[in-house]
Amino acid sequence: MKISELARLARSNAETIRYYEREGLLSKASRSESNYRIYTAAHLERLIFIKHCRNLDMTLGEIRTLLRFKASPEENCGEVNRLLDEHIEHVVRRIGELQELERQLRDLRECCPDGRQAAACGILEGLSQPSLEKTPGNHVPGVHASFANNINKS
Amino acid sequence: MKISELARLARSNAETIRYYEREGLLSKASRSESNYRIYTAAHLERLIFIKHCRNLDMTLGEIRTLLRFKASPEENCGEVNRLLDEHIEHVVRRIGELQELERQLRDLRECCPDGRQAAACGILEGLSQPSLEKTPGNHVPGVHASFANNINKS
DNA sequence: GCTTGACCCTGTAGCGACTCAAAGGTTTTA
DNA sequence: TAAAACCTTTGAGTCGCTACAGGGTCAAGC
Repeated sequence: MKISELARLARSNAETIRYYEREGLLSKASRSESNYRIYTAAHLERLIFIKHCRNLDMTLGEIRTLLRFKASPEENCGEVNRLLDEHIEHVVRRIGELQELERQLRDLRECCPDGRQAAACGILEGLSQPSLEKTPGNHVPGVHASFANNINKS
Repeated sequence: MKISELARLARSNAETIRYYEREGLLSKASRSESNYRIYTAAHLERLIFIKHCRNLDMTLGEIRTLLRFKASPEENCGEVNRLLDEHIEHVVRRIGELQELERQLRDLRECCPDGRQAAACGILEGLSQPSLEKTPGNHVPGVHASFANNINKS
């Protein structure tokens, strides 16, 4: 099959597939006479695997590690377990941080009843206060951005 | 004061401060004879404001909006309230998504007791299965990345 | 046979919010 | 006086794509 059919079947898109090839997550497809990429069922399977991992918010690096283990079935899968445990830990920590964040945002929102002038806005005032220290986590991003991409095309 | 003292006081760092200047969040500092940026208490205050907003995971765009309202105190702050309400909504949605994600990851982790060979690894098998559809949110990123930066330097 | 439109290719630039490094100038300290 | 510590600008790198420019290929309809 050609790239757009692969994309359709995996609910991905052609540009992402080419990107994964460049990044070495998908093996290079063979080419037709006219230099079109030609894919097999094995490619589809692997792309679906990658997609599942991305849906679980794994990085491409983590996915690469998992793919290595898929490729060497004689090895012990303890590393796979470890990777997943770590990943779960990141998610749990991030949830905690976001809950704390929500609390702070709601506190802040309480400061300002509607209809005031900005000069008297309790929110702006609250944000000027030197409190609100962030307890550091790691490897876990902010509130904005990543899903928007996944959504439209999948 | 010079840039590194400003950075120290705001628990930020020099490169970020120059970046904020480029992005128009901080007004341009005056310069010493030797072309060093010289900052005032007003700059510090504004930088702390920005840092608080970033700690609340607001985007630079959202912060720019808030700064505009700080700068025009006669306006009604309804927009500030709206911005914050939206931001809270993003955070709440992201928490829900991550909780679902945690559930899926724990399910997956259950699939594989330690010490198996990768060939029999239930996790790798689970990730190959065609389930796990992602319910789309928007404007809210993955589990990895953003805090790591904030941490080291602040 | 020709055009139109849908597909494919490569290469490059852009997103957000920084971070880092190079290559140089200045100031402080020993 | 020399080294260390600071400052400057510029440009590139991070992550996981997405989008575009500028071209080639292919099938259908006239």
